[in-house]
Amino acid sequence: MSVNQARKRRSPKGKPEAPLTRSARRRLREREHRLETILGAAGSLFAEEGYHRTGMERIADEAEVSVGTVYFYFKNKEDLLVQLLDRTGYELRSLLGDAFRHADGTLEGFRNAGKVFFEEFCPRNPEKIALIFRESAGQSAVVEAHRKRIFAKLIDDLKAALTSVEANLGAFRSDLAIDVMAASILGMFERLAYHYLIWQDRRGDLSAVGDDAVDFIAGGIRNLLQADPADEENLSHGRD
Amino acid sequence: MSVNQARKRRSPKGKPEAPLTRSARRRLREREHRLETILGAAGSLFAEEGYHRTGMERIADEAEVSVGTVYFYFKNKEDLLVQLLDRTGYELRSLLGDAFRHADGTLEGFRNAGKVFFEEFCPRNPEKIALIFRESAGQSAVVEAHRKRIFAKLIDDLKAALTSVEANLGAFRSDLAIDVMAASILGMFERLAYHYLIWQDRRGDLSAVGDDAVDFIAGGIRNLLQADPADEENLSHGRD
Amino acid sequence: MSVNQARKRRSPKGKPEAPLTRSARRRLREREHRLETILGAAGSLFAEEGYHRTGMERIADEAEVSVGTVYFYFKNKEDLLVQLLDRTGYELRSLLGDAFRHADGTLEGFRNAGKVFFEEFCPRNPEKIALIFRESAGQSAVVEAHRKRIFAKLIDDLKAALTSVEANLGAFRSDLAIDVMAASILGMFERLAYHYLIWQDRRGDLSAVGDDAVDFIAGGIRNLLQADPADEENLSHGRD
Amino acid sequence: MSVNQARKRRSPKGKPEAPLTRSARRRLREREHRLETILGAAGSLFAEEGYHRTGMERIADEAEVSVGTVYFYFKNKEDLLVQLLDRTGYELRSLLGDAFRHADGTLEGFRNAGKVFFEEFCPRNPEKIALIFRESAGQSAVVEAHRKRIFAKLIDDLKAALTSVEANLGAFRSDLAIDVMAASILGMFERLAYHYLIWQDRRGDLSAVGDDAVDFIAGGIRNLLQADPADEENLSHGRD
DNA sequence: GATGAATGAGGCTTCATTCAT
DNA sequence: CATGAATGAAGCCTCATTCAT
Repeated sequence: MSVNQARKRRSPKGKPEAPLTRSARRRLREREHRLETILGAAGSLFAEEGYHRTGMERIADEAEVSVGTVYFYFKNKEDLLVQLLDRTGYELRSLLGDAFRHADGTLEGFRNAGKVFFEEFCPRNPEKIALIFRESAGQSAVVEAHRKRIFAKLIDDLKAALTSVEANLGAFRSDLAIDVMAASILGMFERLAYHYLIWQDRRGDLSAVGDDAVDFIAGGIRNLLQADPADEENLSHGRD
Repeated sequence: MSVNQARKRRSPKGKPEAPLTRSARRRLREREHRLETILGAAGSLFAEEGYHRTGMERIADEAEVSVGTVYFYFKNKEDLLVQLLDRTGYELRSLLGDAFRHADGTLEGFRNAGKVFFEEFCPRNPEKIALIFRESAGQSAVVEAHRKRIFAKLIDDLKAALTSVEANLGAFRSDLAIDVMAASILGMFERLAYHYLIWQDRRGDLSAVGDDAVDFIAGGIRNLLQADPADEENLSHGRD
Repeated sequence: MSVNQARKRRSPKGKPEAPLTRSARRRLREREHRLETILGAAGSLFAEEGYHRTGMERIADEAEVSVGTVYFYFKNKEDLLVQLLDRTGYELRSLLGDAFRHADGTLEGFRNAGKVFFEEFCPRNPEKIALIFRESAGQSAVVEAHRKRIFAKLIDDLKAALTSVEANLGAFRSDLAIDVMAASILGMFERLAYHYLIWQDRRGDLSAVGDDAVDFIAGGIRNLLQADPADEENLSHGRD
Repeated sequence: MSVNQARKRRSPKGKPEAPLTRSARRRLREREHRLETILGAAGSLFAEEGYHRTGMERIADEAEVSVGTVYFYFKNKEDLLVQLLDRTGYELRSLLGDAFRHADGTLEGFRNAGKVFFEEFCPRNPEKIALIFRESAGQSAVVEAHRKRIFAKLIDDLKAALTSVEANLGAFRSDLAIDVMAASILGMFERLAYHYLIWQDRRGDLSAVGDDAVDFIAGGIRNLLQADPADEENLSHGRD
């Protein structure tokens, strides 16, 4: 019975789940390992060659298994991409979540997030950047749906962080403003990572990029607080 | 002889262009019209169905010509995408260029740019948004090269605008900061447009989105000026 | 535009259908010819090797075209089988229809039908027998639906013939009886053809087989007339 | 060692079978039970989904065993079908054999056969009807061979019954006639069962269908006796 | 210039079967 | 005996591209 059929660990006779034997545990471990191997191979290839130009056979080769095995673990090629995507999304959320965790109310959270994203995540996972910001774009309805959900979640997290900032710095201009800031920050991260990592390989600059980005964000956020009129006109119109 | 080749035929010897007969002019006009029709059909289909899921036959059908004709006007499918991409890039640059034109030194230029992008370009050309920000991503080396060049140009324009701002507001922290701001702004526009136009059809909110985005940008920019120490610590570190 | 998309002879600008030019006519003829060739190749192979064991490549080879061409004329493999099936069904109906045409009211119609089926159709088209009575069985819902429809039509024809017989020989026992006779006759033809043509190649005996079959049928039919009690008990219960 | 091979192990040396221990007997019983379960699962699935569309894994699932186990009991997928087929054939022969047993010389045997087939076998075993008359058609040389043998046996039985009828009703026209009648009857049963059970679910009508079929058969048989000239010309030739 | 039938390499996926545990 | 993960050949189909008319 294949793993991807979501009917794992069937117990035919309704037997109470026996505690796993040693060999069963090992088998489980090996399965997990194989799944990772395949996913890893697919991820690398998708990032390097592009999703469409990567054939299933190639993936199987790279993972040192047969095509059939790939299909034993994954429903189809799309499933491979979706799982890769979901994992990356999850990873990103955890990362940013941690960054925001102990900084509630402060803009420090954004600083942390920028730091961890540009200084750690990006240089370590360029292929995940390529995957989430390039290869997963416009592939199919299913992939797009996952992509949308991931981005929505990330935006939600950013919105939560922004909302908690309100306690410290005062209310924002409007709910939409929060929305806009969240999406903007995501867009910045996205384009900056892509720009300095994929298009130009300036890994070394990423730290500085992150710093500047974070300050840009800080300025932006502050500027969307329910500003007193005087400020407003100064800041945004810049003159009379 | 195909139009593509014909294009090359023109300049080499710098011959003085023979005056066109009336029928030649009409033919030229018709050719131009056909080219537009095909490009339009391709653009719509790429945006609606996705680049890969759109076959050449479908494009030909939509344009009411034969496949052969499509190949007469365009080298191949990729060429169709590239030309579409280039046009959109050009259009965007003109648009933003105009926005910045009479606002040198001021942040007003960014305000104009945001306005024109979110209030005019986006609602009128959702399929171009889809094309440049979705369909052209990760298709092939050639397409990616064009995409890169377009984005680079847009970033250059933004950098120029930022540089001219320095005269008014004082120098920026560093050259990299200008780079980062430019890419950030592009990323913001990109994600916001995609978010509010493609994923959620909130065309009506785009104007407000643009306003908030612009203010966010203004705040960001101001914050990356060579800030005097006092400010710096307040704004970005958020604590003493 | 592919033939199988049922959008034949599109006239883009709503032009009044121009009378066909000579070359257009020739092209149409050639298309028809090619279609026949492919269908013929498929039919032979299905009958000889079996539907499932026949690959599309093999069919293309046999028809001396490329796989793509097969798909240009037919939607998929199933379509090939369905069209073959429908044609055979149509042919059979015409044949039997003719046989019954000038024999209304008489059992002569059944005699003609048997003659033409066993003496002409069978020996000339063994592969069609194999196709309709063997290869088309249990292949897919779509195929089965066509098969059902064809058999239903044939049964309807037989029922019509039987009904017209009632004028001469008196009413049948019941409507169901007519149904049963029709299906029975079809079943006889089916099994006899299969038996003497496919399983045993006794083409030479088919004529005699047909004679006996026809007499069997005649006897059967007569026995399902609303028999007067005396007969009834003699014929069917055979005693008491 | 597989059951299939074990079966071959038995007779060669004619060793006196060692008396079985109790546990050996239980194992044998369980093995038999498992075999039945698998065969049952396969039968149902073949009838419902079709032979080709049923995968071995699905069969294993349904039988609540593993694929490996299926292969322990059966050589391959084809073997599953063949055994199912043979059993059904055997069952049918027994059934019809019984029906004919105590009716020698009379047409009563055919009446019994019809009754038992349409009233008992069909409504109780629709999936066996589907199997023998649909799924086993045109699958492979091996299956076809079994199918042929089964049909041949059934026809032989019918021929035997017909021959024994000759004692009562007089000689038939020819040996071929007997052949033809036998095949015809089989064909009738086949198509009628398929028609009223598979294509239309008119289980309730099967009894009446059987009655009419039987009378049809009776009439047919009588008509193929070495008819005296008078009858002959009226009934079947319908002309002088 | 325009047409559209023809091509065929290449892609994804299935599934009967095996075999180490 | 039973398991189920692994295999890989084979199948169907798509589609960008070409070229004779």
